[in-house]
Amino acid sequence: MEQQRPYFEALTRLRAANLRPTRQRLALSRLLFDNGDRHITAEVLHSEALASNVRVSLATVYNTLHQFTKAGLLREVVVDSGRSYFDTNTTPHHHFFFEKSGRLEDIPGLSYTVNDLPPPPPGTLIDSVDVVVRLRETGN
Amino acid sequence: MEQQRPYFEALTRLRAANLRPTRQRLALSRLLFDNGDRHITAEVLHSEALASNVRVSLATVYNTLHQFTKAGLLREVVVDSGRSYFDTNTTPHHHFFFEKSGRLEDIPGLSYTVNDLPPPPPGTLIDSVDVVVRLRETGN
DNA sequence: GTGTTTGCAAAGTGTTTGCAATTTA
DNA sequence: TAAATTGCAAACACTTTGCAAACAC
Repeated sequence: MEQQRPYFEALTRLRAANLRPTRQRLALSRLLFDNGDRHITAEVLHSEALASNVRVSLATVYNTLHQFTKAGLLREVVVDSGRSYFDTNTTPHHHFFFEKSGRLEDIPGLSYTVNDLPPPPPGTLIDSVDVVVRLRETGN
Repeated sequence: MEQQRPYFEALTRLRAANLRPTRQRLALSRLLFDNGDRHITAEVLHSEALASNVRVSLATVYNTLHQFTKAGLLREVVVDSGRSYFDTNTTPHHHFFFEKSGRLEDIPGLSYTVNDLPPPPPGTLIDSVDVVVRLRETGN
């Protein structure tokens, strides 16, 4: 029989975010959150949905990713002009970006602070400090 | 009479990069490098060129920015999925990004290192460590 | 039933490309 | 004059939008 816990978790997540638990949102929620930390683009999530027989349009995938981001369930990571990545890990952390393959992953461990950061300019507040380590894949 | 030094500097820069000093490249080079550090998008540079009566197509602006980047005269900074920024300061440094206005500027001072960065995964080399401090403009 | 959500197709944005005409060396 | 560069217009990739039909409560 099918696992029930993940379904209820997805349901709870959506209710907490004040989003109606539609078939599409439940399915996308499970694809995103049932399997640990993920870094995913809209196109890839859409493909995964279709591959698991979830009928959902690309427009809905985009809408859902933005709704989840606004609700604090996802964090958008900018590493590539032209594509948006969404990260299921919303706690502060940094990223490795594999330039050739376009893969994005968390930097493990506590590699975390930036030294000597000056105060933000007057009239501004820091929204986030984004650290991306760009990697060249040498294949050896 | 017109300043001659900047013209010769632009000429030298292009020759050093093995790029023919065409009217367009000379003009764009001067717009980019004659006035200190700049962070600029293709569209903005194109507008500036037209505003100073330099006839150049947007396609050529894109080509030129990429050629300059490949030659090491510019550095591309990714802060916005959807637009590319080019930085005339190619030395390692970090950025403030003003999210509302889309302005990008260097973080002054020596605010430079990231603590405890782990080694890159096997089969990869670090290309760059990009630090972007995203700012919300509060207006007070 | 009422308001929300979805899917489609069209439109939008920033960028790249193919190729003939122009320019540089 | 041979090779590099330019400009145009079309093509592109990704994302957003408008609106009628479908769905959740």
